[in-house]
Amino acid sequence: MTMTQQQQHEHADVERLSIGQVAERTGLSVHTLRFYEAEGLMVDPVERLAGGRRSYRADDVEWLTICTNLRSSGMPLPEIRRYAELVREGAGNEEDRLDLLRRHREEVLDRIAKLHGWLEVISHKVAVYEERLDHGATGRLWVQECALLDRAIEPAD
Amino acid sequence: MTMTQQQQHEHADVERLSIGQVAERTGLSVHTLRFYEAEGLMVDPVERLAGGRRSYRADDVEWLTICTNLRSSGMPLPEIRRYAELVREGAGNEEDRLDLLRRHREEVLDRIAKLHGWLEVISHKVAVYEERLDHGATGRLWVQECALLDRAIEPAD
DNA sequence: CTAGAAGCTAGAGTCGACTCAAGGTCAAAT
DNA sequence: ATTTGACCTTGAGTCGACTCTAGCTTCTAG
Repeated sequence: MTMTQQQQHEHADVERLSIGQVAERTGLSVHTLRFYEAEGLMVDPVERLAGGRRSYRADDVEWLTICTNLRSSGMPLPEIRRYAELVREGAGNEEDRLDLLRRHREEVLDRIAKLHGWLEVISHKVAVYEERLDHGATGRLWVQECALLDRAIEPAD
Repeated sequence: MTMTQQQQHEHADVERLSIGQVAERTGLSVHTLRFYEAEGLMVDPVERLAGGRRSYRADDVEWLTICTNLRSSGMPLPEIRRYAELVREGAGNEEDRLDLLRRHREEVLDRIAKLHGWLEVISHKVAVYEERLDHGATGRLWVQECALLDRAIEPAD
């Protein structure tokens, strides 16, 4: 009975994944996975097989899913690293983690609000164009647009 | 009667602004103003005074305001350049401009939708933390979080 | 007339977040 | 035995959008 290296490590088959498999499952590239690890984004450095290859546990993949969630919603890597550090430290700092998450949520809300503002400006511009095109009055159009746009609601950047 | 160079250019005082003044009014740095011009973002290259200094007209400033609106709402420079080109070409391509604006509006709507999705995920996570902290059950919390998060709505990236 | 502020250009540097290249190792299959 | 393909590390390159530097010119105020 020759077990593959995948299996002979630790007690049988605790579902270890290679970097390639994790890449598939998370949608991150293998480059990015190595990069994230080097950046200290993992809660613990990924375990290795005999040959030095990374062997991801289910936990790692779940954590990476959290990371991509946070990244996609605009959290910068240093803040994710901070979060990872808190988790690494273990129980006792849940308030801090909650804080971090709440602050991030505020940021997302903020960005949504700003985008809504810009959306209005743009929609207004689109509306102006549509109206003018319907009326066939196209000459020197853009100068008028400018004036209109300036008068439009301008969300604070 | 010695006029300043600012005024003697063309017929008297048609409100010409220096790059510094435009920077003040638009919130862009002088560097950025020169950079935008070099990138072809202006409808026409900015006029110059005798000494080679830029002399912005009201139009230019209005256009720059449009640019900052578009930038803030996430339009990349190449697309703004494209828009500038259309305007530069003059009347006749209003449909194209409208198209571009409409597409941009869609993108903004899209980004808002995605952010709403991420917001839900994060809010859920925050809620879980809050509940757990209330109940004082903090051990091995983050692993549970992972599971919860994975089950949460995951907007397509 | 001169000092200092503000402009000018060309080109280099920065930052965040990857992304890729070179050169080597390791393991399963032919 | 060797080929293939996935992995490894280190370090460099890319991209977008600025941002700054160096060295020079040009106004404007005293």
